[in-house]
Amino acid sequence: MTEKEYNFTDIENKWQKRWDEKQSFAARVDKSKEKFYVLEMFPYPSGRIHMGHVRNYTIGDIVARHKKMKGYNVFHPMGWDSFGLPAENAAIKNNTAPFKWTSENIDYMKTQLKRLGFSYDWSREVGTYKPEYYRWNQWIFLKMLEKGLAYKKVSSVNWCPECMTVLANEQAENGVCWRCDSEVTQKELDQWFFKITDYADDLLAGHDEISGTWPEQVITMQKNWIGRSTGLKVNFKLESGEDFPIFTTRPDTVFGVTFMVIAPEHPLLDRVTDPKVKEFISRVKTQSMIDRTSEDKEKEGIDTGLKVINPFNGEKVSLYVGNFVLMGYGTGAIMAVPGHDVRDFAFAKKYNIPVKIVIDTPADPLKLEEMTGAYTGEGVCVNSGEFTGVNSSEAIEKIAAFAEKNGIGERMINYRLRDWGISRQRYWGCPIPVIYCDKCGTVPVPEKDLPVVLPTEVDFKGDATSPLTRMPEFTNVKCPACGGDARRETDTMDTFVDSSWYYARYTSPHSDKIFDEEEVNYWMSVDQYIGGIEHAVMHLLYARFFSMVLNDLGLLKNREPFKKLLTQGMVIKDGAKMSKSKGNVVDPDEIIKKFGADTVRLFMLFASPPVKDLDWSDKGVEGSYRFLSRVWRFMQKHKDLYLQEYTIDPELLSDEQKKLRIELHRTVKYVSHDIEERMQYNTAIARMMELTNALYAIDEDELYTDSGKKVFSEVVDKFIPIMNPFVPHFAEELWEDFGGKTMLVDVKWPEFTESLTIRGEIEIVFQVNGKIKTKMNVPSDITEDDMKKMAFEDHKVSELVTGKEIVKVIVVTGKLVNIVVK
RNA sequence: GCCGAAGUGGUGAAACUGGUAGACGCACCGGACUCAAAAUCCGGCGGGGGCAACCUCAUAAGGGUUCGAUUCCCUUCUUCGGCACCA
Repeated sequence: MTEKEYNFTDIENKWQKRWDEKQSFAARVDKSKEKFYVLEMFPYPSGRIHMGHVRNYTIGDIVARHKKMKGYNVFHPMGWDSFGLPAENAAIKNNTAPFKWTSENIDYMKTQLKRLGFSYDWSREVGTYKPEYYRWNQWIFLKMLEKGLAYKKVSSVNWCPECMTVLANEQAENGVCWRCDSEVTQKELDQWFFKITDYADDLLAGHDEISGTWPEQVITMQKNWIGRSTGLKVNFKLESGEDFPIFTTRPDTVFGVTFMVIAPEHPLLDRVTDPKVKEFISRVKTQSMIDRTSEDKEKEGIDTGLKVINPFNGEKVSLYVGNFVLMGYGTGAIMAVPGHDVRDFAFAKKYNIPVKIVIDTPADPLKLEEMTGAYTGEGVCVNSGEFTGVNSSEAIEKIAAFAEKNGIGERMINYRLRDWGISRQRYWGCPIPVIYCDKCGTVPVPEKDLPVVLPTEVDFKGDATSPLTRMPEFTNVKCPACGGDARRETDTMDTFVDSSWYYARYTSPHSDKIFDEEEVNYWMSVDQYIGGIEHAVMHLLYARFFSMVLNDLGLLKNREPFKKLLTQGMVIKDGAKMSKSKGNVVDPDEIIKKFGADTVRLFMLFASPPVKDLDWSDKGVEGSYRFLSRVWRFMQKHKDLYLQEYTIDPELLSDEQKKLRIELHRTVKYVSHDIEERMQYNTAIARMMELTNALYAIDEDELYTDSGKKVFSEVVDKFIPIMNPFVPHFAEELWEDFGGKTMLVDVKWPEFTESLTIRGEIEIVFQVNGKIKTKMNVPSDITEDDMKKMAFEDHKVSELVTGKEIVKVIVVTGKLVNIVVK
């Protein structure tokens, strides 16, 4: 008999076609079943799938296929984050339309994903560049505008004077334009913002809900990013009597203020006439933000000549302009306490400003003349009026209370988080649905006029400015309010807007409402989200923000969109992340062609656990292929032994058959456990390899007896289904070869019998003073007393123990006996 | 600078709740099959010592807790990631 070859290309094509025909992964609302929503971060259609995608989506596919076998109603959609800069760059370079470029990329990448056998419900596909998707971006924008969550304000952006365009931060690295190398400046532009800061406390509170199911690392990064700090707003006064409020987290040092510093952008500075000061301000302002905030940037400042009065002690101090003070945080001005703040100390030394000690350590008093740096620790307040003698940590509270009582300050919470600027002076994005009318001002596009369609026939003229600005047919409109001539907003939205709610649109991608209620309420929230750690703050924070806004609008039931999050590691080769610039990219297509999709999937899961980085290894891929071939050959060789119907009588099994059966049940147990509890697929695969080794180790004659055939049949019935989530085409083909009537995708996950997972004999160790002296095989049902007895009977142990005082004996059942002697 | 994660054979890694360190794979070495090679199958594989049964050292380094530590605690070093004038 000739054995059937493992012809992976044919097998994979066959099953992909069959799943497609049978719509095996089409998700339908079924309230009698528990749903499970598995989602992987959707890709940007850059042209080709890379190994990072393969890894991400393979992990997702394991979860989806396994949950399906466990009886869940699984929802597993895929789509395209298809607006963004690369399409425009390609357009400028090759003079192709971004729409065409993007559509072609999607077509190709979709065939790649299909070739990998992922279990997506393609009927749920979304593409953010399609009007039927982005009209709801615009709709949400209008809702947010209504609620005051979208607003317009002037803010500064990176600007290239040569290219006459705005640059993203990553395009203005080192303060130089990426295209023309000219120096990037800051430009004030009127831009749209989302008020994410209104949700800062909500976003923080939500962390409690997802803590334990999200990586702590991600939660910590988000907390730092939001940067909530509590402190006191102190109302200093200018000589003129005007209020001059500042924010501080160290009210306990307020008596030590010896100068104040104000941001160069602060409006108060308009009244300064001193040319030296004006020159300083304009110089700092032309520095890019990157430049101003870069590493080791020296703190610079200049005395404005203005004086500020400290409301606590009436002292009059100088007001400086400083390049390090940010207009966007707090009040744009700070009080400076050089005695107890590192940065203030350096500034004071540089400009010969006095230093004052207001917190001291009585055991080792500070000496002003000897101080080489600020003392930032705790201590006792000195030179602090009625607070002198109070412990500094208590003084924070007491001074805040005093300030509130006397109307010279109030407790305040500040956030590092800023409102989300969403305007992009770019073509390939979702148009912002507003119209500017000379008479009526800013007018929202009426809902009935949505979507504002982005023209796809465009001419880039080889430059980076948005073609929209040159298209009167787009910009010239009638004002929806007065009917007069008006012009359309030509800015588009940040693409992070698109990806902030796509997970919910998947539930009803073709609905003529934002969501179909039945679908969205059944499927949301996402039970398991999988993606790269690089999205820890931006995407994952924006998506949570949108989910909360949509919840407040009554459109989503839950506030948190992603119940569980897995952040997978990078794919590494030769010690670096796979990337075009490093030239260490491995093309998935080539590997699929050479070894098949199942081998690629298997290797992706076997080489390391999902959360860790994965080292690409050509030899490792071969190893994965070898394992599949081994299983294939064994199964094909013994195919005729398989019985459709059988009942195993344990009494009739030989010892070898019993052992094999135990290995089988152990494999089912541990593979289930690794998938369900640990999401650690490398060890699950290792278990399956061990079972395969056991199959090869058993004497073939053992399989050819009556009971041998039954044990073999049980191996087939359990082993092939547990391989299914990992190598679905491979498993389906074998299953069919063994006469499986239903496709494996519809087969239940195998059960195991706990009593059959216990090996007859186990190895225990005897220790003396914690050191292993003897190892011994014993029956697995051995009692503690017997273990103890055997330990003392062991000649080696007794040699070391006799004549000595036995301090104690520790017995761990089934593991070890440790005798402690003196 | 601050915060966080990690450091285990030649190598990717495993050890789940403090209980036999190195499962499983790769590489390498040896054997079988073959005219030969590939493929495949079998065996070996942390270091040092011993003919040997065995002894001994070993999870970045040092210390601690414990009968027992890769696992918990402290210090140091290294690597990676995040934040970085946030008042």
